[in-house]
Amino acid sequence: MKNTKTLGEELSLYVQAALHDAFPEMIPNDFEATVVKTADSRNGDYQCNDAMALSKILRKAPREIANAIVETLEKPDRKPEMVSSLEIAGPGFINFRLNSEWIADRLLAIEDDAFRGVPQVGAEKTVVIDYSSPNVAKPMHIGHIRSTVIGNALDRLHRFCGFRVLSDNHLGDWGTQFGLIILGYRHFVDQKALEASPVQELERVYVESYQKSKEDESWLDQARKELVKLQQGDEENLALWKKFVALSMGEFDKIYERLDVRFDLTRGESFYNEDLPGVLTRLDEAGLLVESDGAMVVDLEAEKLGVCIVRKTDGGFNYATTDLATVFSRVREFEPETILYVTDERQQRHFRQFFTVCEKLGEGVNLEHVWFGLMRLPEGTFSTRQGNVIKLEVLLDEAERRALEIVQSSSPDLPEAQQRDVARAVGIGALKYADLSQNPQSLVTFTWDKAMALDGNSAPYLQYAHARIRSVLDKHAAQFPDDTLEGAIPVCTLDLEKGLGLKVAQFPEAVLGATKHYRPNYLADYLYELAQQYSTYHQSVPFLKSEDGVRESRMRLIRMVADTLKTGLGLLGIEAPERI
RNA sequence: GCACCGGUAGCUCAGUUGGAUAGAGCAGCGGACUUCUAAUCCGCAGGUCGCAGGUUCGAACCCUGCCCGGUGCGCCA
Repeated sequence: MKNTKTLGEELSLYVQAALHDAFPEMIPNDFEATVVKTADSRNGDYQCNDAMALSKILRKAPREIANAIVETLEKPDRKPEMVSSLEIAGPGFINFRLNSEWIADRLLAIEDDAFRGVPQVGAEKTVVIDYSSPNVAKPMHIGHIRSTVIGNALDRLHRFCGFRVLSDNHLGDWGTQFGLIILGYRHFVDQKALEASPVQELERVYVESYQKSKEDESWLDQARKELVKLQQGDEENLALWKKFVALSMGEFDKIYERLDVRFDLTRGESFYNEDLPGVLTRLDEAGLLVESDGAMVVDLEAEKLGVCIVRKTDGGFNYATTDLATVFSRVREFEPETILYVTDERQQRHFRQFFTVCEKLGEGVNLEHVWFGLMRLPEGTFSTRQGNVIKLEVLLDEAERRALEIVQSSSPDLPEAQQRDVARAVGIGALKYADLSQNPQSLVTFTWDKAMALDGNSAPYLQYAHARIRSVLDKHAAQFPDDTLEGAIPVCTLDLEKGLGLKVAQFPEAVLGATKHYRPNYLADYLYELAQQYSTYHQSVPFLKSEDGVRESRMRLIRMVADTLKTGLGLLGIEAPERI
C-alpha cells in the first residue's frame, strides 16, 4: 500500500494546507492541525477542533476561522476526494463526512496490503521486549499471566508495525534463593515427587528451607556458603543449578506452548554474570560510584530516587547491577532504539533508578517501563508462603474445561477433536482477552468468572462474530459458485455498511494507537466495536437472499470484517477458529 | 512522612492525553429464532465522574488542597 497514513492524518494535512492558504504568514510554525474521529456519528465521521484553539493566536472568532477553512476546502479544485461534506457546528467544530466510494477504494487497498494499511512506522528500528521472566524453581502462577500476555501482545503489535523485535525472557535464574534450594534439596528432596512434578517439588523444598532458615541461624549460614560455592563455580552445585533450570524450563515451555508465546531469546540473569564486575568499573570511571555504609552505590538523591545499590556490603551484586549489565549487553549486541520492560507496578522505583543511571552513563537507548497493576485475590494479596497462589497450569485447565462445556452444548454436531480445539482457542482466548481488554495499569482482583467471561465484551464474542462470517462465506460459496467476489466492490450504501466499512478502514489507527501507547486494550476496544457493528448488520440485512450484485458486495464487505477480526485477534495472541 | 497509581451506573470496567448530550459488559425489566451460527440482536431503566476550589470558549481528563484504597521507599527481584 503506497499511502501509509491513517485517515485522521490525511485529513489533518488538508486542514493544515487550508489554514496556511486562508491565513498566510499567520500560523505558527509549530502548529499542527489535527483531525480526530468523532465520538458520535451524528457529528460526522471526523472532526477538527483547531478553530477554537487558534482563536487567540489569530485574534478572530472561532467560527470565522472554521468558515475560512471550510471555504478553502470547498473550492472545486481543492476539495479532498475523501470528503463528501463539511459542516460547521457549535462554537467552531468542523465536521467531516467521508465519501462512501472513497472508503470502498480504501478498503480494496487495505485488502491488497500485507499489513492491512498499517503504516510501517517501525521500519529500520529495533526494539527489545523483556517480559514474562518467571523465577526458576517456582511455578508460574496467575501473577505471571499479565506480563506474559501483555508483553506478548506488544511483541506482536510491534512486529506488525514493522519493528525488528527481540523478545527476551529474562529468567530469574541467579538469585540468592539458590543457596536455600541447594541446601534444602540435599536434605529433604523427595525424588518421586520430583519426577512427578519437578517445579512443585523444588518449590516445596525452597519453602521448607526458607522456613528453617528463619528459625535456625546455622542453616542460613550453610545456605550462604552453598550460594558462594555456586557463584565460585563449584562443580557439584553448578550441576544442581543447571538441573533446576532445565526442570523449570521444561514446565515453562509447556505453559508457553499453550499460550502460543515464543521468545527470540531466553537469557536469564546468569547470562550476564561475568559482566557484573565490569559494570562497577564503568560506573567508577564515570565518577558515579560511591561507598555508602559498606555498599557501593550510585547516588540519586538529586533525582529524589535515593541510592541505587550496585554492590552489597558482602561484596555480592544485586538486581540493579544485573539490569545494568543487561542493558549494556543488549545495546552492544542489537543496537535497539527502545527496550521495553513489562513488569508489575511494584518495580517502578527500581526501573526509574537504573534508567537514570543509564542516562548518566550516556547509553543512547530509550528505556520504557510498561508496568501493570498488581493482581490480587478478593481476600488480599497472594504469596507463595501463604499458599494461596493459583497456578497458571490450573488456570489454563479450568479455562479450557469451562469452554468445552459450552462448546459441547452449543455445537454438539462438531467432531470431538474439533470441539477440543475450539474449546482451547475459546478458553485461552477468553483468559488473554480479560487482561488485554482493560487498561494494564488498573489493579486486578482475580475472580474465576471475570477471568473467563464468555459473553459480552469477551474474546468468544469476537470469535463468534468471526466464525459466523466464515460460515456465511462458506454457504455463499456453496450456493453461488459462480459469484466472483474479486470483482465486487465492498458496499457502503446503507448507513450500517458505511459505518462498517469506515470501521475496517480505521484498523490502522487502532493498531498504531495500541502500539504507540503500549496499550493493547485500544485494539481490543476497536475489535469489540467492529464486532458489535457487524452483529447489528448481520441481524438487519440478508446476505444470501439479497439480490445479485448487492450480494457479492456484501460478501466482500463482511469478508473484510472477518479478516480484520482475525488479524486483530492475532495481534493480541488470540486465535480465531473458522467455527465455534 | 515522601513518591507512584487508582476512586466513573448496583457490580466489573472503557473513555488514545482538553471537545459536543460521559459509554460498554454483567445483573434487572420488556421484546426478536419455520429464515445466512440466539455464544446474537433491539429497546427500557440506571450517573453530584471521591470531595472542595482553580485554570478557559470548553474539564472525568490540567493545577492546588483534602478524603479513601493499593503499591513502593539500601543491600529480595
